[in-house]
Amino acid sequence: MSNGEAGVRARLVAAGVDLVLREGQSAVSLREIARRAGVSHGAPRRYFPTHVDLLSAIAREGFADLTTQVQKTIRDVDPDPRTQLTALARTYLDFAAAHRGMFELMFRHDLLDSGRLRLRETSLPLFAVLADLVAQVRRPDDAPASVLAGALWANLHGIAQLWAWGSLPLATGATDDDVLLRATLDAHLGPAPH
Amino acid sequence: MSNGEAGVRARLVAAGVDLVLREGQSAVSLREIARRAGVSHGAPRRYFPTHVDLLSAIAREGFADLTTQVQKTIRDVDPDPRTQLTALARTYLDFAAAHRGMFELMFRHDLLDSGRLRLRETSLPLFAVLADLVAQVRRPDDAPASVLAGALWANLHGIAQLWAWGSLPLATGATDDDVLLRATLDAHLGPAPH
DNA sequence: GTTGCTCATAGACAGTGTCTACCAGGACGG
DNA sequence: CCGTCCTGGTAGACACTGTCTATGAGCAAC
Repeated sequence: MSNGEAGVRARLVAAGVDLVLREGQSAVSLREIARRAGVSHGAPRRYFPTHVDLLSAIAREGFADLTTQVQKTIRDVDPDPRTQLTALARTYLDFAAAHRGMFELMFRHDLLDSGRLRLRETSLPLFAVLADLVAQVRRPDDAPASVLAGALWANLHGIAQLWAWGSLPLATGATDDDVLLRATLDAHLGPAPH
Repeated sequence: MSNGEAGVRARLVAAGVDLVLREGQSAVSLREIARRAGVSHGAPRRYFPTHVDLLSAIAREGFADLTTQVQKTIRDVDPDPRTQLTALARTYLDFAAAHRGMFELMFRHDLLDSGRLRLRETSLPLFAVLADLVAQVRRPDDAPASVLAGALWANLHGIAQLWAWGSLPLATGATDDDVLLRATLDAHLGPAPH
């Protein structure tokens, strides 16, 4: 529980995060993490009964990182909710592009979950930020706020995923994802003011 | 080249498709496929130099299946493009839900691609159908057709993915994905007629 | 001092993808 | 008819994976 050497558990997660950021999702093997954390391959089991649990902890770190990035972005930008929503979306897309391996891991539900749904809880604060902004910009005859927020998130996520994969640029001939983002926001929230 | 016993290559792909449909993406190991196809574990190498190539062939089968399902649905429904677009979207979501393992595999670009982009070509016909319909329903002041189509696809894909994962229902409290789908189509194409 | 307990090590096991050596069997040329 | 290729499959090895189990070091408490 004390540290000074940072604790094996924390070192494992840190090594995993570092590894997935650097080498991608497929490199995050239990043994490699243990190696980089300087422990034996059996050590992680003490803290994470299975590989999935360790991966989940790493993905949680990713969600936390993304969430704070979003919050920071929103704080630093014009308080107009529509502007903030745009900034949130851009941050989401940038995160996916900059940390592709982590982003992949975060949504590889076949690798995570594992019964205990801690991960969903982890993604909720992020969604809450989005839902809050959506509630502010929603026009009276729009879809219910929760539906609107869900649709927006899905759209955002789809753009991030397909864009990172490279099939969206191929299919649409677009050279950046900003057009898609703008079109999406305009479609859901009405044309941007000014 | 002759058959009567269907050819090892075809048997491998068929076994792989069957396996991913039945047991999910993680079960599609090279050796298990070989086992089910009744050949040794080294045999696939003759036709697919690496595991990735075999997986790509399986995913291609998935894209082909989805494409024909979409085309069939469109043919069987009212010729109104908006109606057809809705049907296309529903088919996409239903496919993802019904064949989750295959759907996952189809978009696991880290497992596929492998330099030769055959897979992207494979997904193009499907996108072309969508793009064609979008071009028909597009209103003059909407985003360019290619952008609109890309945004719609991304949204569709995001819904399919997040829905299958279970985080969308959790976050939005929705009990089915139809509300999200309708909200999305309405947002991008204007409120549905009648 | 002996008993526990916490936590890490190390080895085994089955399974994986890839590589390599081998070989059955047919096609071909002489 | 015989030898030579070559195609297409087998079988074993290798390094690696995640999980399980037995072992042991170090320390707290009674």
